[in-house]
Amino acid sequence: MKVLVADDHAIVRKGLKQILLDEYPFGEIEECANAEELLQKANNGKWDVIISDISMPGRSGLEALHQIRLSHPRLPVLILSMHPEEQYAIRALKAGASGYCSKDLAHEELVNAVRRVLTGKKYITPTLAESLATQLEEEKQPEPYKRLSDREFDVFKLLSAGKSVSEIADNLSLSTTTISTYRARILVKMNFKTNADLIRYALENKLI
Amino acid sequence: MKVLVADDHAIVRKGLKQILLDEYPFGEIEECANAEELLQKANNGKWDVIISDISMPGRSGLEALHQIRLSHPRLPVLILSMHPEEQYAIRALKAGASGYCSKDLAHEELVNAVRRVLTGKKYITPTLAESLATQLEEEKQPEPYKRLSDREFDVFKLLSAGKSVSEIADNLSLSTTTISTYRARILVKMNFKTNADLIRYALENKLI
DNA sequence: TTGTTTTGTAGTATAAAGTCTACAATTACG
DNA sequence: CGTAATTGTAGACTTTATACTACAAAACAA
Repeated sequence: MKVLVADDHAIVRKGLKQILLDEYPFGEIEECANAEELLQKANNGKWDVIISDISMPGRSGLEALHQIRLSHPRLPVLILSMHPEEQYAIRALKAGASGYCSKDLAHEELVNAVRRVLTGKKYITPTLAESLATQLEEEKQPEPYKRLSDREFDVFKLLSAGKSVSEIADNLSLSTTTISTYRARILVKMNFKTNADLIRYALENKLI
Repeated sequence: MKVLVADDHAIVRKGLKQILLDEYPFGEIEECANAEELLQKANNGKWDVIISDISMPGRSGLEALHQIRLSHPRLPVLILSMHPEEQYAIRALKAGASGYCSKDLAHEELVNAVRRVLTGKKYITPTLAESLATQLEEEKQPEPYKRLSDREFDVFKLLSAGKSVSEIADNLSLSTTTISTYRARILVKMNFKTNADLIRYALENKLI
């Protein structure tokens, strides 16, 4: 049982490792603290499963997932997230994640998730499964909001956390006008007029 | 060595526990998953230190901290947070926390923090310490939530409803710079940094 | 496979917001 | 009652944000 664990929080890594070791006493669990490390280690080991946080500094977990999908198409990747939120889950699953579970999962449930993805099945954290199902159903109906691209979503998150355009530009190493462009596209797609709408939306949907 | 650990994420609790057990093999580490449990357990045990997440469902970690301060004035409480944010840290320390550390702390550093608060000293996560120090030094920040004047409150309401400075100026028939001045005063008085903070506050307190 | 839309990125010019400063009117405080 | 702090208001100047435009690369559709 060889597991690669990626999360920027040392405490979370330690917790995961412990939970996994409790279940698989002879398992080999290795940690990475960021996406680069994750990619590197993913390539030079034959893991049974990868468990990765969705949001990490630098290149995000999603991007890493993308890469891994290219080089190891069948390697199960379980995405962990702080946010039991559809937005994130859908994105993760679209990027080829085998499962999505929130960090407030009881550890039995985590073990469960790992077991499922090992057998090639998908796992979705219970609190989400239901609302996700309805949402996918609704997707057939005329949808008021167009889906944001990944980059747009990055910007969306930062904006709704109250970051300014220039802070975001800094953070993502892009020009401020680029961020403005993203912002404008986000507003159009989501039918908002101001950042305040955006923040309100994010708060009401517990995205932040 | 008796430690009470509170966090709504099972994984984080597990990680903390493990880190502490590595350091104090004969320690007695107990977990709570929410603020109620924390308060209850805090009262019926004689702990050496409490480590608690700042944001948990139900009553927040801060509120719990407040309670604990009343009944156990000398018991060290170390606040953990996902956000290495001044806003949170200041609030935590004002509420009587012995320390504030972000969850991305390396575990040696966490152990360090625990050691410090055990000896009655304060601990602040390194990434924050500096900016916090300068901020406190500047003494620019008056007490939070100072009363707003009537005019300021008018502006506050409009801002938190997402109106722009120029809209407000229009609305109140004042110059835009006047509104900017009010806004600046509001931010200082309420210890906010951005409009986003303001909107968040308004939403959380059901002011809009 | 080719044409079309979407996405990622940015420049230029303009509009808006923010900072710093100021000052009279009002209010609170010793 | 007199002095210090707060409030209402705004100008000048600096920094940021936004609209409009553009274009290559990628994704998608026919």
